[in-house]
Amino acid sequence: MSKHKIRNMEQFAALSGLSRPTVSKYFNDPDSVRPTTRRRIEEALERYEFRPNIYAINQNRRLTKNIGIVVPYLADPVFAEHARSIETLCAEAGFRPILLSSHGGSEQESENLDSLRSLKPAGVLMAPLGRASDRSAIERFCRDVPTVLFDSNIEGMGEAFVGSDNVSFVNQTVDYLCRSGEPPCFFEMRTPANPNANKRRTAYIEAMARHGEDPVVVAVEGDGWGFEEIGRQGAHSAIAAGDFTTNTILCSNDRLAIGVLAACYERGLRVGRGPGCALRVASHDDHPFSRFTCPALTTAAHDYAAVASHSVEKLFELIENGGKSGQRTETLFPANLVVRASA
Amino acid sequence: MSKHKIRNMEQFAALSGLSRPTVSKYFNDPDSVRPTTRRRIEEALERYEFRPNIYAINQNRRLTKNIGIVVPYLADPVFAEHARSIETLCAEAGFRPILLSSHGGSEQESENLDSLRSLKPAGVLMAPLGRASDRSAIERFCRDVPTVLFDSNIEGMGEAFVGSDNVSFVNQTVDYLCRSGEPPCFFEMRTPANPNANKRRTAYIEAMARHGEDPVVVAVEGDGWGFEEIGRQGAHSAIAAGDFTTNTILCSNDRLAIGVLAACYERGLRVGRGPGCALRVASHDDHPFSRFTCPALTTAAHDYAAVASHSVEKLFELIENGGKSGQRTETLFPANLVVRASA
DNA sequence: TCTAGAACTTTACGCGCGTAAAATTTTTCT
DNA sequence: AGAAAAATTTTACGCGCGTAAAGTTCTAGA
Repeated sequence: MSKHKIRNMEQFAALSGLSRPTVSKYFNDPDSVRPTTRRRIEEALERYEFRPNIYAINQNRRLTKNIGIVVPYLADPVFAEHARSIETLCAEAGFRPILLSSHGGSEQESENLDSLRSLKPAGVLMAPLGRASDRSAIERFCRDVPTVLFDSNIEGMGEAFVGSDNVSFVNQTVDYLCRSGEPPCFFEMRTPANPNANKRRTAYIEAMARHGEDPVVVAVEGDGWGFEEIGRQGAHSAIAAGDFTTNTILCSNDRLAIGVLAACYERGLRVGRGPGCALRVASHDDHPFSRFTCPALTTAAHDYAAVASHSVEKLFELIENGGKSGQRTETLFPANLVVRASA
Repeated sequence: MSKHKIRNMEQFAALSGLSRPTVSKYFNDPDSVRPTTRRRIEEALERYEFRPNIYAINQNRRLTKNIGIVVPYLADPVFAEHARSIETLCAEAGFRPILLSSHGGSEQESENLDSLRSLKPAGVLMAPLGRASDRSAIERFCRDVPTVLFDSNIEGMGEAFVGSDNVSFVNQTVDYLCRSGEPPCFFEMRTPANPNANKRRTAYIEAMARHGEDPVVVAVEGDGWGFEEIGRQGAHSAIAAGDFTTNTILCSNDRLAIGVLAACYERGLRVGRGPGCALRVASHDDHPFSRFTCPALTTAAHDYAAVASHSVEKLFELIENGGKSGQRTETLFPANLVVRASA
């Protein structure tokens, strides 16, 4: 039980009867030493409790075992969920995930990139803010650090993009809504921060055309990341103004839909597809709480796990190939319609 | 525009016509050099873009400018909110916040502590898992690193605790509910992970005694961090079994309440205090989405900002005093009742 | 048993910066 | 103006480890 305090690798190597470079090699790759040597080190490790100094390790090394994860807004459960999956996958692969939130601001996003750059990460997984992002800052960063974008695409940035297929999302909801009732009106923010929103609107218009219906887009004002409140107020005024020409609302994303549901409740409008319901509300994302709204939200679900694992795999490939892929790839995962009570 | 690439401080010092130690001093505290010197450095900084190597900086330094932030579950918006405030405050004070989530598991929590230890942080702000935490691991950690606990208290651990006054939370909701209608039944998890839950139950029983009412505690089974689903299923069976002896339910926290609201909706029970309502539901925390539930949730609100700023201040004090406070303090902030439509 | 090749040890250097001590310059005060 | 105080420079060392090169020991295969 003499958990002696070890100061450095030199000392630890001496205590385990090996040379420091051998021990160093072990810590960089346990399989690179002979099995008997490995056992000796690991036994000593149990007796003496030693961890190499992180700063010394990384100082004299081109690229570290760090992987940066940047999300636009961590208090959004969708990104919290993404971050959790990605973090776990990186850690399992022996990397050191470093999670940074841009808190919804481009200055913070750029700061995060600067901060990451000085950590010399092996790679970075980034979900950019979107419209608000400082493109040139991201471009400069991607030149220096192998980067995979996820969730929101920015054309040409990074070595790969992994996200969800917005067309698939919208097609599934529109098809379902059209065949089960009145065609949907589309509800969104006028100036969405996220590029996915634009793709969803376009996809909606095309899907409606395919069904031979006239598209109705209701765009509400609002800035920032308080989507629920924007949705709530927007729904109030849109309903009051009679902007919804059918009894079915398709929201650009779940957080807006949560606001819409709140507004409907406040106005005494029953939402759902049963008798006595005034409105149907559907949406996209499968926000972690969308199962618990009243009524539970019908939505097109992200394949969170697929996006996380594929973007991580892409990054690992990149890292193994020295950071350059030559060919920028875009991978989109289709949605999975989750029919609940709201539509 | 010749944004020359600077390799190290030596080079940068030469270019700005100063000695390296002076520049080093500047980076450790810009006010420690003469104003004219400072200007010279900052002008050079604009021309040459140089940032000291983080690893080299920290290697030969007792304690760094890092501040660890550990939360039990980052996908819980309550903790996301806490983390966001604290992160911002630390960054503003010139520290480098490092955010880690324990993902609801004690192994991960201990790993986070190990990981932090090797980063030699100036201090750590930690919201422990609670019951699941490895007490001895935390105790060992607190011996080495100045630590302030927040949100969940663990007796005797860390140099200070900053949280919310659960008695105040419960008193306000119970008082309000008793004077505005039938006395509340208390709804909670049987084996809550979080120590606050126990305090809330106790406070409920005492508050009911003060009002001369019999307490009714409905405890439901369930493990993990899926509180909404636990609340939903628990509410279904409790309602079916007639466990609630009054028309008023006081939930231990908002996430459970969100589940209860979902169950009520599914059973066609109208929640609220108006005519035609079968149940009143109230809760504690002021979860970021509790404003958007249907109906909007009446709840006792955390003073997130106060907890964040005070725990950060406590930690800064600690750091300035060399990590030891001598006297462990506990600071509790009272709740602020937010009356909405649900009760 | 011999030998190629892998694994290891020894030796040596460098990374970029913190930091201490002594010498020097600049500022501030009398 | 002179002296004390403060800021800066010079010099020098160390942090803990990565890593390369050269020599040595071990392992595996014939």
